[in-house]
Amino acid sequence: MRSMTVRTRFAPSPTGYLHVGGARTALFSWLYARKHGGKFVLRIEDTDLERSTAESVNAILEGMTWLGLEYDEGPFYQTHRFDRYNAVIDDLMEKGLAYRCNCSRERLDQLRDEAMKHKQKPRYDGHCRARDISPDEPHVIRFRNPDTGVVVVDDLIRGRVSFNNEELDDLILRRTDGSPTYNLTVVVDDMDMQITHVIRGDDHLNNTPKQINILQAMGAGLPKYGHVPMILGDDGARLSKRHGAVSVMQYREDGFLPEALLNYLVRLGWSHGDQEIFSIDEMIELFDIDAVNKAASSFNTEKLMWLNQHYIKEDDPKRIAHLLSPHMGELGIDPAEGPDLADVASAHQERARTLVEMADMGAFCYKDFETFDPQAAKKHLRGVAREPLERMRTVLGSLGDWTEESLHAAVQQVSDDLEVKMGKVAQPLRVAVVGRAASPGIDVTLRLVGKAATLRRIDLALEFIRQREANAG
RNA sequence: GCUCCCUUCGUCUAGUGGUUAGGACGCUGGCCUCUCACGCCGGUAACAGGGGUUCGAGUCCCCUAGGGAGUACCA
Repeated sequence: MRSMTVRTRFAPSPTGYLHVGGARTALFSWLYARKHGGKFVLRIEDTDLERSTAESVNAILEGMTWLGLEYDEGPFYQTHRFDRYNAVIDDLMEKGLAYRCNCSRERLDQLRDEAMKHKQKPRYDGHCRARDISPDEPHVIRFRNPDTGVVVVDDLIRGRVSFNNEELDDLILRRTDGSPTYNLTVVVDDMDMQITHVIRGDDHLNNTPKQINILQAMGAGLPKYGHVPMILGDDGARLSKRHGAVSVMQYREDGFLPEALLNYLVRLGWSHGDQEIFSIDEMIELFDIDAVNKAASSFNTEKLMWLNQHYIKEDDPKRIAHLLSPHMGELGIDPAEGPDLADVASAHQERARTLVEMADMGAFCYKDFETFDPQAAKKHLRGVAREPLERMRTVLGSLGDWTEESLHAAVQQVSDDLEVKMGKVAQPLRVAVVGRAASPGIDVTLRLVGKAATLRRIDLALEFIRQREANAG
């Protein structure tokens, strides 16, 4: 057992996109396998034919790929394994550990109502246990759950949790239509795939004793379980679309880096002292399933933003440029028609929290803005700005060498000549050239915009001031 | 209803009987500064409530409250 290699799995049902909660569960499972030199298996639990779709499978695979949670085996599809499930059910039947049941919906409903009325847990009464129902008439197959005793789950995260068998139901293993149910398929798969550590959402904690009983009936060994708590929205309510992005892929669209999301997710419900920043290697080295919190945690986009900015800041400008390019495209910009995108990215790395913000901030390097930001224009494109701008226009017009050094010197020179602080010259110039009051250093800004566009935009700004004064006058 | 689980600053968390209850995000004061950021220095804010156990409890036990999950021929 000790020498057995660790095998974990992620087993989503393909009924939607990969959401952050699932992603975190997958991450923990993946980290555990990586940390222990084990295998990470991907299994698609698609036995719900009604709700499972191929699009969802693709969405999940896409999300995992983006996050870099590569799997070693799979994806295995449960719909391909019905023969195997049926063989197991038949075997359980032969051993008398399962039985046919043809109780009607009505009877079951009645049973349930009755139990509720008496403040009891609704539970199948075993009516068909002793009846001999013909295989030819419509029926389901139920598991013969032990009547007494307790099932103890030594959960890696929750600690010891015990359930009385009296609380447990004779659950359905095979439906009337012949298809196997969830609790049976998971157990068979975990056994067949030799999963050693079942790390999953804590909505499955209540299923665990039932699954353990089935596993024992099959004579299989038990994996270790770790039930990770769920993720809530900022308001403490269950995470849903109204909280903003819940789909992993939405975060890519919103300009987040996968490593930022991963770092955020690993710190949600887990920590290693005071450390906030974890590279993938550090996560693998330091992650410990025992240290995962028991309580649900709320998703906080502000902190994710901070991490995202951190990674944007740290990353190679070339990679940022590569990732930024599609976001530029969203703004109708072709980065090939202008300064090197890595250069633009580099200038904005300390300013943008997301790639979407960066694209917005850097757009001025590629195209003329439509209008001046009203606030910025009101404050900086006034009569007093005319002279500084005219002088800048003259100095820059004759500047042969368009470098940060010469540009900085030019602004400095005009400021000195006018005997004003640099801001009195740089700010109007900035608004003239980028349309708003914030941008990288004025020297960098001018260099990126280029001489022709700079001069053109200064003229536009001077015209703006003239018109404004005419209107006011 | 019943079973199971959870509960430290607004949020993520540290803390394993003795701490001025620490860090991070956010918010905020200041420094830096051509703007915005970055960076740096400082501030703000928490043990759900009540009983025990103990010389001593955020840490152990019980109760209450509040939250969550399950209770399907969904997964």
